[in-house]
Amino acid sequence: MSTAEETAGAEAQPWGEVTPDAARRLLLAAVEAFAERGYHATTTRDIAGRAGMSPAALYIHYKTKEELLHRISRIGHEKALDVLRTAARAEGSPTLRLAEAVSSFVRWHAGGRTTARVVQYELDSLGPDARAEIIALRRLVDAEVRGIIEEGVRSGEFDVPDVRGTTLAVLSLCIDVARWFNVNGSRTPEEVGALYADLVLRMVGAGRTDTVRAE
Amino acid sequence: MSTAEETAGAEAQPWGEVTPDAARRLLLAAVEAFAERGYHATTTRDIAGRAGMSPAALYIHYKTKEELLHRISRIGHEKALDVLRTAARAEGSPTLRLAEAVSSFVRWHAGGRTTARVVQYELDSLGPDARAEIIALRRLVDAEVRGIIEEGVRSGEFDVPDVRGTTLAVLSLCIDVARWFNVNGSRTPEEVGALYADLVLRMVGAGRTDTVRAE
DNA sequence: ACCGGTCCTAAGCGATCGCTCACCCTTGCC
DNA sequence: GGCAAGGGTGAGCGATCGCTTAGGACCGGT
Repeated sequence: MSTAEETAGAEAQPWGEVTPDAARRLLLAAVEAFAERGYHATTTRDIAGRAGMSPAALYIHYKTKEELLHRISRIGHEKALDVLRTAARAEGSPTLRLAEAVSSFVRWHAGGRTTARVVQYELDSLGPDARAEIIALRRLVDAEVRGIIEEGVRSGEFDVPDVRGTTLAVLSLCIDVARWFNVNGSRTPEEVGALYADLVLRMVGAGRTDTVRAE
Repeated sequence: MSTAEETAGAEAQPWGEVTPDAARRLLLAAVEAFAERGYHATTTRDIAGRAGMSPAALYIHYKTKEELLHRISRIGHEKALDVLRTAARAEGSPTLRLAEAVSSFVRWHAGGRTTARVVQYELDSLGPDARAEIIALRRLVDAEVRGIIEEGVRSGEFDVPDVRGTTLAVLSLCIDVARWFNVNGSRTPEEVGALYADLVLRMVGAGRTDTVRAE
């Protein structure tokens, strides 16, 4: 390891899989810039500048500016899907698993708000092929949540008249956290995760027996 | 009246208050363009072209491109606030009024998705002064919803441990409709409004006596 | 010492951006 | 008819965009 840079906080150290060190620094700079100003308002000179390089350096590691967004979006979605699956496929009742899935998914969006913002809101700055690939990943996310809800309905724990619509609403609620969450605000990602898990359990009618809190 | 253009659908004919006819056509063109591509990716030439004018015509009615976004955002927020207040301040129990408030607010975001998208997601393309003005309007929206929930808690109809957090979640849920709603999709704005009203009533614990559907 | 490969920079190309300027056409008022 | 005012256009200015090109610094292997 060359540079021992670790950003404190909930963002952990993602992008570890991006192999050339300079390429990772550029990608990290792009995430910050895209999250702050949006994809179209970000210049390649700004990205390179944040990474401490000349504008031309970007094109050694990435073919176009859009490829940067594509890679960020794909890695980010895979990460989010992984977080969700870990919770969704654990042991336990649908109630427990749904609570943990929502809680961890929300924590990911709140804690890694910088990344999540780019991943969730810059989708249609991508070209058709890249967008199609990302949409496929999103369908997997949707299927994961819908699976838990369907199971809960079958087991009688949940009371959900419209499974598809409720799944949509649950995911919408979680994703929108990336829009409003403020790092300097009064709530921690953990608090929001716990609150949202409780709200979602109410939405699926799981509070009739006993409300299980994910701690 | 000169041009009898009316767009069919739920968008009605807003922007009626924009007085010079050419200015309204330009503004309508800007809404479409901003919603499709985002503010920064939209060129002034594109806006003028959609309105059937030359690029220079834009600057007769608006000082800058940002002024267009500012006006769209302010008028849109006022409209959304008006829709919400009409439902929130009607007669009836907090349960009924919350259901109608959510339902109509969602219908506005789904039916007028083009406008809502610009209004809700291009906020930070505005300068500091304009953004501050819009944020003030948002606080009024928040206060309106929080008022109903607080009233429901006082009357015993609702069971809400975290009023501020739940208010945030309810509004987040409604606003995010503008992101995912698809006009060609299988759900109408009315259906989504009814579904969301039901989900929100569950979130505030209003389903214990009887579930009132807004029809 | 010489090499090929990797990583990077300075300079700049063509295109396009937001916006301006000089000028024209129509309209209403006297 | 005269004429100011408002609404419009064609051309283009300076700036900046994404991206390319030519070339240099550093590296380990032989």
